[in-house]
Amino acid sequence: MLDFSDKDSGGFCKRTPEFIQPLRRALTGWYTANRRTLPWRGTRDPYHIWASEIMLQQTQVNTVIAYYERFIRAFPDIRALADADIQAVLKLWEGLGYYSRARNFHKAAKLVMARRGGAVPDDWDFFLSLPGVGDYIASAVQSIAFGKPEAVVDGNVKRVLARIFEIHAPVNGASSYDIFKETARTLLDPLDPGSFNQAVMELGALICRPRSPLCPDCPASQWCLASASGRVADFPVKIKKPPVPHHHLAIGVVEKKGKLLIVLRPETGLLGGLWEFPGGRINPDETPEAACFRILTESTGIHVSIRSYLTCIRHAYTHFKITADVYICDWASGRVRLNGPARHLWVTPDALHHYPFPKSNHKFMPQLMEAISK
DNA sequence: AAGACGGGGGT
DNA sequence: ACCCCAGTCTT
Repeated sequence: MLDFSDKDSGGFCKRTPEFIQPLRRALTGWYTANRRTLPWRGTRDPYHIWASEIMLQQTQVNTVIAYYERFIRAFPDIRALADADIQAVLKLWEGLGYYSRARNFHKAAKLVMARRGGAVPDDWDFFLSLPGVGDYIASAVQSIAFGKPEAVVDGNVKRVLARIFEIHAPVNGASSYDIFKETARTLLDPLDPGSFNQAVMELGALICRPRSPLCPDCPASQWCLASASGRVADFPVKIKKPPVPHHHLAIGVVEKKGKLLIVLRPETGLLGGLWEFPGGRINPDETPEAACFRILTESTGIHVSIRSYLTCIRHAYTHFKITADVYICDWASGRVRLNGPARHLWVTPDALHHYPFPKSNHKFMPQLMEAISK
């Protein structure tokens, strides 16, 4: 339980617990009147709520909506997801990012089928043990779907709490999670935990935004320490991360008798389970053309001749950026012997859309189709 | 405790 | 160009 006399517990010290009830009422009242209509609101299906929460990790609501609709249509219940091919699951996840979410959700569905006959667990320990279910997902699903008194802590909640209570702990510091969790637990409305959790997150998304928050419209402003002191812009406190490295890649689209060579990335790690055109880092003092030839030999065992330069694409990941030169090549000799990729396939250009590809590959796909058709 | 893990949207 | 997002897993 929170120590209300503790100076570091985030501002409760300056108040008595009496303010909590009116603050709760203000938040839930605001949520009832202002909440957005979203596809996963209004369903009571725990599996649908679970799916939405997974997609919403590190991903904004507007991005998720269309993916959610397609996913639920394809896999309306746990059994449908558990029975699906992982490639079908990844195809529906294509472009959403953080593909381990899809792989873990698929594994979790199989586990729930095997252990619970397809019923989403309403017991904390087993649900939390499932792949892809961490403290946030567990709290969100248990509170929203089952009414359990579990407080969620996500980016929105941390920002809202940091401002209301002037919490100095950095929101991206691993050691400060417990402070926000305890604060959220204390504030949580036990009468309707699911709605209260969503109220705080919705407030963070619509009013208590990262930049240019709408304090005059905020139902919590009269209890907000940062607003009172004019320091809303100083919260939340964040540790700055160093700039990310930039890599130069060469990618080779190899054609052989009208078919193109694609390779499957290993199941784990970056873009795991997605298909791509072979590529890799260009070494120092190496021309992109030489790198393209070398990379194809090393990773697929085949020899090629470079037919033409297609284009250059740039793409940013979370922890590095890439610039890639893309070449169209002709198979010259050799049988495919993979070193790195899990599988390979020769496919006709019109079949490419059946396979999940990373965004970086999609960036040159239209130009590729244009060039190949000539 | 720190780093890996995508991609889009806002400023 | 930089920041942020309904975080989790691995080391």
